[in-house]
Amino acid sequence: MKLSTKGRYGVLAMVELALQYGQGPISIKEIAEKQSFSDSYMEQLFSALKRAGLVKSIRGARGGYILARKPDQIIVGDIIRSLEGPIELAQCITGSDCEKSPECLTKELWIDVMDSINQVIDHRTLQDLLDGKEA
Amino acid sequence: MKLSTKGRYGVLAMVELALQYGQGPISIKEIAEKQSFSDSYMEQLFSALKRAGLVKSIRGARGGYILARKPDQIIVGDIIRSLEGPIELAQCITGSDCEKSPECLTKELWIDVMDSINQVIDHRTLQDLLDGKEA
DNA sequence: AATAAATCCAAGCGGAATACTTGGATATAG
DNA sequence: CTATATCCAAGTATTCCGCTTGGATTTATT
Repeated sequence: MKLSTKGRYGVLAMVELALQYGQGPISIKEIAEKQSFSDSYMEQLFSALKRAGLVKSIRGARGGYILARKPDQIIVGDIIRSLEGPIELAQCITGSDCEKSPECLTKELWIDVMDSINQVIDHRTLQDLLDGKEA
Repeated sequence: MKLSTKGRYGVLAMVELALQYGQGPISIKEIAEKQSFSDSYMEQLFSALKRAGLVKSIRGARGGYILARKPDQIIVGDIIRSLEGPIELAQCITGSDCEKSPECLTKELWIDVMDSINQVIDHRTLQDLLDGKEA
């Protein structure tokens, strides 16, 4: 079980924005260079982050992105879900026909796993990451 | 973030074995039919489960698979990891070059998520699933 | 006004991984 | 000796991931 690059790159990119919070917009190019990501790929991630209301964009020359709120107001879980989609280990959880069997004995398990993941990522803000703080 | 079919099918198949524990071997065909899985695909999963020491096989006619131990002695986490590989959300965790940046501020996060997943799946046995018991 | 630097947007595309199939060889109950 | 099973190694089709391409639009700077 692995997270896609979207989630990993996304959180790292947001950390970069957090590190320079209050110092004006940062361009995708800057972030991509610092982390050696593809900048055209990063564009797509920021598009999703913007749609989720986590960043604001400033267009034109000298433009770039800034965090939509202070780093301690941005939940890591929101970043991850906006890029990866919901944490859903099996369609079990939302779907009606639980893995084709009505009396599915594993549903509870997947829900518990999902809850525990959300528990971790929803109790941590960007500021916490900067501080190296445990939840 | 999603589990592959291996993990999901695998746990369900093991639940089937647990439900009929002590009543002799069950063939792949039986399980595959009950859950409407492909039986040739299931073969591969059971091969991995056997390698992990979670099931025993009886070859030949009237053969099949049985749990290697009592249902309360089989950890769900072992089933999942034997099929999915280790729960490693980013190479961060084991790899040396943490996402290309030495001072990676996200490493702790991924480790905490991983730990919380393992916490859930390692504190639950097949018997717990049968009982519908929370961990 | 012109230019350069940036976001925006939609589509395409190659490679890898997933989910599954195929074709056998071997073992064993009846 | 035959049917039923596990065993095993490839092959394959499809999907998804990670990334590229080709623009259009916006805006600071000169």
